[in-house]
Amino acid sequence: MPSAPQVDAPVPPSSLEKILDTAEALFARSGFEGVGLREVALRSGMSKSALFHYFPGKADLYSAVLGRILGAVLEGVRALSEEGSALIRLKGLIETIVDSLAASPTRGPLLLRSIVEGSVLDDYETPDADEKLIELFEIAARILSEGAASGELRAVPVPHALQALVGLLVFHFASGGFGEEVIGGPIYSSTEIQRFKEFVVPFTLNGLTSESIHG
Amino acid sequence: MPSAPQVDAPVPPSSLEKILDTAEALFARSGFEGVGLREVALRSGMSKSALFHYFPGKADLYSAVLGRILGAVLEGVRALSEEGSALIRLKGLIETIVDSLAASPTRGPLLLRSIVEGSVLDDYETPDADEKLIELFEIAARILSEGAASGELRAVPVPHALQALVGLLVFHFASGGFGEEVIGGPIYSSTEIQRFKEFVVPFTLNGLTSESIHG
DNA sequence: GTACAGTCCGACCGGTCGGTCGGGATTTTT
DNA sequence: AAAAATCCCGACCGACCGGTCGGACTGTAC
Repeated sequence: MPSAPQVDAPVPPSSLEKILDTAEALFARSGFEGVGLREVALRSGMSKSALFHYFPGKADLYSAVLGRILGAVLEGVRALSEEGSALIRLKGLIETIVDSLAASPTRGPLLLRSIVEGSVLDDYETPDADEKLIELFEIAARILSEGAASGELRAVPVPHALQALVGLLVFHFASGGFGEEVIGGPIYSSTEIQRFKEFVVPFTLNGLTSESIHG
Repeated sequence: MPSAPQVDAPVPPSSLEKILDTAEALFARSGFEGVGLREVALRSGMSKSALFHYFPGKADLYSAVLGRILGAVLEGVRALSEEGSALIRLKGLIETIVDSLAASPTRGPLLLRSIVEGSVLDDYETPDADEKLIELFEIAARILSEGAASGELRAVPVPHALQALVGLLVFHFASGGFGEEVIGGPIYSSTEIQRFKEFVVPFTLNGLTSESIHG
């Protein structure tokens, strides 16, 4: 009786991983308040009580999900080279973030929702997410301010440029059915992701460089 | 006994107006699922049952609120001159939309939420909103495609440019406490609104015009 | 053995949800 | 005056919410 798989068969996801995966999908679709722990438990193949064995409460589960996503994005951004011109680094930053968001259709929606639902969520603590978010912004801000200092970029207020980046990148992948109607096709197909990159990279770089007549 | 006000005293808002105002504020803060009709009724100064005298259900109330906001935005955009270069018209479009969104801190959040919560909301009908949204996009798309045809704008895919506009403009005014931390101050102050215009107009125009090295 | 920690469950709690119902006022129309 | 329409209310419904609790079933350590 072979009881254990010999070769590294696809490791059956642990209960905790299943919970996180399920919760990520549901929170992305329906937001914090729109998800019931009963549904998370059911789709994770366990009882609702079991969730409380892994997380003290709903908010902690949400925080863990959010932190996992931000960790994935941050991982890619951290790996970026710090060599080269600010323009090239900015292009790399954008493409890395796009790749991270495109890697799973739950990330963009969940990130955008966490921002928009902030007034509800900041009743709770989300330590898993906050530090990572801050580091992400620091990296991006450094690229922008160095580019401005070297003259490669226009002298625009860095905070507004950061805010614009979030609006451009996160919103696109969070726009769901709305975005698909605007674009006229799926957002997460590999061809569309490529098309989006080809639009958003020059759009952003031009927007932050060319000094022109437009006042 | 003077029973009626002689001069046009500030008209006490009708119950329906009070409901719409209250619901707009609450939906903007907490989204469709995050708002209870009990709170809407309480803050409107009436009982929950009374709401059902004006709206058959929660979704219809939401649709009316959404339609009122889109109507206000559309009103401004409709009044735009159709004369002049595409660049000037695009600048006017952006500034008009910014003014509309800045006119009330509930509009941006509610619009963005209605997009992100789409998967929840499209179980219902929102006829009050759909037509207006379509007309808005048609006007914007016309400006963009005419600008591309005349060579004033780069040849970018119009849908992506539209999507970018939404992401840039709506997200900024919907970002709430998150945006205020990024920007480092209030978003809806008149000086910040001016600053945002001064950033986003050249950013967008440059992004859609200059043909440059950035591939 | 048996003690113990990890994992998970069903039953249950107080409370809120959107929505319904019958009816009491008040005003307008006939 | 009578009828009809408008406006609004309290009481109630079934469903669902997040969270608690006691216990059952493992596997491992001693």
